[in-house]
Amino acid sequence: MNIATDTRSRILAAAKPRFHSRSYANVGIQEICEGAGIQKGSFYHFFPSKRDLVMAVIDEFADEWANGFVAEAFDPALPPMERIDYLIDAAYFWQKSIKQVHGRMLGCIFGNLTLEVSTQDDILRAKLLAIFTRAKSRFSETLGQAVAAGTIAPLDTELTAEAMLAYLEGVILLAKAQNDPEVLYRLGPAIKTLRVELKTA
Amino acid sequence: MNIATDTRSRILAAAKPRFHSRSYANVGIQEICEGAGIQKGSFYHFFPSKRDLVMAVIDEFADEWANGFVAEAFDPALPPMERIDYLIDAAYFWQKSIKQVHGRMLGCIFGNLTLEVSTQDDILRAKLLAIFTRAKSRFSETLGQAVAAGTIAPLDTELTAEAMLAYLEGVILLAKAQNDPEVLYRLGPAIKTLRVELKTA
DNA sequence: CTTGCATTTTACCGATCGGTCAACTAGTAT
DNA sequence: ATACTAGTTGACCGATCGGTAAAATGCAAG
Repeated sequence: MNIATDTRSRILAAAKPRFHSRSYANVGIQEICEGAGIQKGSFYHFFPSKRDLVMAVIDEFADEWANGFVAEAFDPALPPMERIDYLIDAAYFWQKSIKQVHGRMLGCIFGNLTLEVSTQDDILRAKLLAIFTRAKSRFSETLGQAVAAGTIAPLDTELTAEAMLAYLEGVILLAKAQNDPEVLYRLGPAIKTLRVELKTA
Repeated sequence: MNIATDTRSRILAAAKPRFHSRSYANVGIQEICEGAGIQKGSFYHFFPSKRDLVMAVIDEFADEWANGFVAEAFDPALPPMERIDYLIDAAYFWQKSIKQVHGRMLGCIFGNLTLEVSTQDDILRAKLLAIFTRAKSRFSETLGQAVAAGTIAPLDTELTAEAMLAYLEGVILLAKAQNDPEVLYRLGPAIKTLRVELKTA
């Protein structure tokens, strides 16, 4: 069981940075096996297909985020709107450190995969959408508390949350186009100016 | 000359929808040749490499946009901020019509390609960045005129323009994740709430 | 009629793609 | 000791990848 778990996690460890830094189609099973130091047949013992592998990779990234600085950012002890500042900061420093190590801005793997595969694979698309939906609810929860605290004027928390998530993904996209995490630093803070007003039903 | 031009444009006509609806890596030269009704050797007579093809495809899409509804949206006769409304509307209706025909939201080919290839090919990245830079200047020009007309309070037109472009790309990304152009309709108008204030130097 | 050039076809290159299969190893439970 | 099973290996599948080279075609100018 331990050995099995070890091989499986070595596969994931080899796959994660490759999918993040290149693309789904550009990373082959064979290369991943070489990176993990195993044979291809062994790979297919743990993952029925390449798609299943990338789903596991998505889960690992999502867990890392959720338990890492996203958990720190959305700390209930912080004033609501400061959590958003914190999140932007964290994204900036993360991308910056990746660039320092790797030489390139890799961006958000969820966004990367979404634009690459979501027209070709509805199962992957659904998986990625679930990630975004969870992220959106973190934002909307925070916005709700900010409104309740009187920090910001009432607004449509659901739609504003979605708008903020979209903005964050868009900023990361433009930063990747420039291979420059400073774009995040310059544009990130404007996320708090986004507002979708309540429907005046 | 005519025949040559015809073959070349048939190649482009076959390549464009394929790159738009799938991805760079997922579309092969052979398939494009079949779509264009030619042999592979003929393809390489007109394009030295796959990268050169996709650069030509990018140019064609950029021209289409620039001469199509982007030109209409940024009509100097319109009040500045209405041009932005118009652009969002146009993007929405475009994606919606694509979905009706194709069954899927394809999103923005520039954004799609950026996230797929920009870590792997600096030449393509530079090409895509140039597209975004041009788009940004359309926004900043518009914002400058809106400020001059007193429609909006003074702000950092360059950074706000970049933020708006990022937001547009991000909204399209989320819409693609949901395979639903209505996301554009719901979130698009909030683009005008984005502001980056002037540095109080 | 011929030379020359652009275009096109056909066949081919080595490499890689995702995935399968049968044989083999090793540890565990009976 | 034996049977079972999880894990692993290495060889293999047909298909496709981007790209090349040489021969054939067609056309136009001299």
